Amino acid sequence: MARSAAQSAPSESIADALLAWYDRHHRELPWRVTPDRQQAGERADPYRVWLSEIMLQQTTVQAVGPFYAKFLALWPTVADLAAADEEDVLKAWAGLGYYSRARNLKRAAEAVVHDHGGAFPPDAAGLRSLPGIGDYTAGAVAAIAFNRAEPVVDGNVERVFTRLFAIETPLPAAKPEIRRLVATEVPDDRPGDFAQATMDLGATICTPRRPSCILCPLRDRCMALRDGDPERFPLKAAKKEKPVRRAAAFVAVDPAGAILLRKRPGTGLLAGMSEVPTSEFTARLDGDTSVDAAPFPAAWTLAGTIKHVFTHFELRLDVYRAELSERPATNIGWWSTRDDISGEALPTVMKKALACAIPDIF
DNA sequence: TATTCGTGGAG
DNA sequence: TCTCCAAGAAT
Repeated sequence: MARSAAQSAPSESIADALLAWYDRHHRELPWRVTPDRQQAGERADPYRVWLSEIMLQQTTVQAVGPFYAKFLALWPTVADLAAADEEDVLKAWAGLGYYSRARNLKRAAEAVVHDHGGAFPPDAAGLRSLPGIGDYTAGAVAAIAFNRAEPVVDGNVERVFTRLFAIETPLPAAKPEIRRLVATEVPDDRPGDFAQATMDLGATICTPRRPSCILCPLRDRCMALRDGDPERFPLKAAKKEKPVRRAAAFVAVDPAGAILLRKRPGTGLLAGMSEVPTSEFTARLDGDTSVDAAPFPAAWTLAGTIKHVFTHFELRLDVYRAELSERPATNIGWWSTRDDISGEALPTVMKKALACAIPDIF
């Protein structure tokens, strides 16, 4: 196998090398129209591209899979999603995390239908104005769904380019420099495939640990590899430690086995999601862990303590349970039956709390 | 610029 | 058990 061009100055562009690799080694993903299918005339559906990109924000392909399938089955078009109840969208999103994405998803769908005639804006600037779409997602949808030559920079691309150019500036300060470099390499021909190729390379070859440089189509021009330690990139600012927060959760069970739930506030942690009554456990405040924080007097017994790790703090939640002989006079929420409980908009931490109090509930 | 937003898998 | 971190956005 002959080396192409000189090792120090390959004549083939980065884009050409990446696209040739992508044609052979791309991943098969449910929302992706692969090069062969594009060749046959198939085009990416902006709704599906957008939906997948929102779900994939800070979320693994594996985790997104079943949620993407469920959303597409429930709401096949952006008009269907715009017409949906927000509560149903939150229920379908429950477990995927970063719940503001779900509410912005609904708002963006409404904007597309009511402000853009039912079609997604076909350029990055227009897309960027929709709720939940930032620089990355605007570029990704513009490039993949509308063939626009936009730079698309996610965590994979940051890793690939900081290694390729041995960028010593730590993240996030290096972002503008990375974006400039990527913009220089974006081809007018296949900008969507170029973006997906760079991300696939980062996900399968140029991995955070133990990258498979021997298989990399860019190995001859990677400055980090030339220097001998590609794994050193990207440099990152030191992260701060997670504080521990404590709170108490109260699982009230009525004679029929129904559970008292309530809806969380519309802003902040787990905004708009459902929960069992719980003392405060925001990032700023340690909650009351005693039975004094109960929503009403009852024979509360401590069922156990669960640990749950959020992005910026760890929560230790004391879970209390009470078997009630009759429903108390409270209007803080609603009573969810054993049949309904699985379909509620319960974040994972609340499902853990319920499972702690009632091991066979799910 | 720094912080606030979840969750689960890999090593 | 612990650390990292995954197709980031909003404030």
